[in-house]
Amino acid sequence: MSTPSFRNWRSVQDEVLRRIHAREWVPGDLIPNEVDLAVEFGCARSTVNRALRSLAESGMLDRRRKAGTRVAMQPVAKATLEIAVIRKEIEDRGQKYGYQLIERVRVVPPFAISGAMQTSADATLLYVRALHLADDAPYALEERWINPAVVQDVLHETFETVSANEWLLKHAPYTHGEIAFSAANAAENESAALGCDAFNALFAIDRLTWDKGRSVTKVRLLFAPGHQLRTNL
Amino acid sequence: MSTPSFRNWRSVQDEVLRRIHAREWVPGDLIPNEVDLAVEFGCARSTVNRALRSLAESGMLDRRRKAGTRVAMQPVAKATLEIAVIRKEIEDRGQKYGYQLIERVRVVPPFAISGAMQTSADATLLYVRALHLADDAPYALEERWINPAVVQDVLHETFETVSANEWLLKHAPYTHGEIAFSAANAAENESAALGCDAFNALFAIDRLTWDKGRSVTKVRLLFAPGHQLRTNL
DNA sequence: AATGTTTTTATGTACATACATAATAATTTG
DNA sequence: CAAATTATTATGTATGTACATAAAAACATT
Repeated sequence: MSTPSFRNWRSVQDEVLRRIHAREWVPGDLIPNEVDLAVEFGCARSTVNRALRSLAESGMLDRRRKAGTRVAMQPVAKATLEIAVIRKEIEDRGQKYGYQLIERVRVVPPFAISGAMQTSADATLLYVRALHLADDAPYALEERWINPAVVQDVLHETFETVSANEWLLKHAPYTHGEIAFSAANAAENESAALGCDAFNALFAIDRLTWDKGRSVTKVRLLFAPGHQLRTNL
Repeated sequence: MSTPSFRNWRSVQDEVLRRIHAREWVPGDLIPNEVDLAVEFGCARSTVNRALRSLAESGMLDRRRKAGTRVAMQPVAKATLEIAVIRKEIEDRGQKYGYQLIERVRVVPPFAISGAMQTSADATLLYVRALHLADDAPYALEERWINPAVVQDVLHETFETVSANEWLLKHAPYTHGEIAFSAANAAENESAALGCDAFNALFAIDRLTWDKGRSVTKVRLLFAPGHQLRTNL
């Protein structure tokens, strides 16, 4: 009976995963505590801790002090999506990136916007509408509201050559934000910009970012028909 | 000149984030190495390591051995979506969950399916079509292919009272998988099942899971109009 | 039995030390 | 000079120890 010795945290993690997949430990089961596992695996407790903590972060295990560690009942599939700059997204797939500014205006936004961004109802925001292209074909339509009270120097930027999507990353850090994915039928002006039929189903990403309590920007990205956002589990 | 001493990894992390937000360290900057930071913060290097590793995982920092740690050029927004069981998703928002099996049949799938699942072209798969309801209103349409060669006992399960979505989690673990989000216009039969107009834009999730090289199941979830998938950044 | 208090226990974290590893920088060699 | 070799260095990991903390379990009190 050789104990194959798991001396690094990845092999410990692999062994734990193996036992779960082999159904030696089934969802809901309480697994041995760190000390016991460390003895069994012939490694330090901190090594076991590292492995189990990592598995807990990925959603495979549920851990609670004193209560112990158990196999997650429903391995809540945690899909980590990487939302990159659109230019990079396009270039990474080997296509040529293009950019067109459609509109840039400073106006008092509709209530829906000032409400969501928690700006005063009469404050002016910067509205930018632009099109991102991949190999000269419309890729995504960007409709964005920017809070000039929070973003320094944004009023001096024309956004004629560099997109707000990209400029803001460098010039406007945020502390937190919300993101939502949905589907929407293309409105008239949207289908026109994206060069597709009206009512076509479009994939939409809505994002709202904050800098310590103050809204930075609110953006809606409408992607050309057929767009997919994909990742691994 | 008081050194405020950061004695736990979270406060170290907060201080690093503060410096990034305060633009003391701007995107692209190389930040001091772990040893120096540990001295400055008055803590152990492992504490600094824990803080920086965590920030690297969340995409704020880029780290490479010998090359050092730098502030991420484009803080690739990593949105971690939690894809839960649909029943739980509905119950968590305080609605009543309902389930209706529409069809359950064992057939040879179209090439598109056997191709994606890498099953032999003449192998039969189990096809299950069902509707999930929230407060008696259609919530999501599930169209699923299951590989009975991989999933033990699936042929004995009728899926009349428990959804495949839920049954598989308990009975068919997977090692990895792919997930894709997109938008689609509702087809005739889909709009009928979901009780909406044809051509309505629907949010779709396609998922394909594997157990060590063998496909387990391929599913397409079509959500009723207006559905959003949201998370924080 | 219901409530409040203490003990126990498994995870969570901090630290010092040591060595491993990857990748750059410096050096030697052809 | 270019290519191969070696040194250097910052991160990555493993370990033992110690203490912190949350939460369950046991116990005491009303």
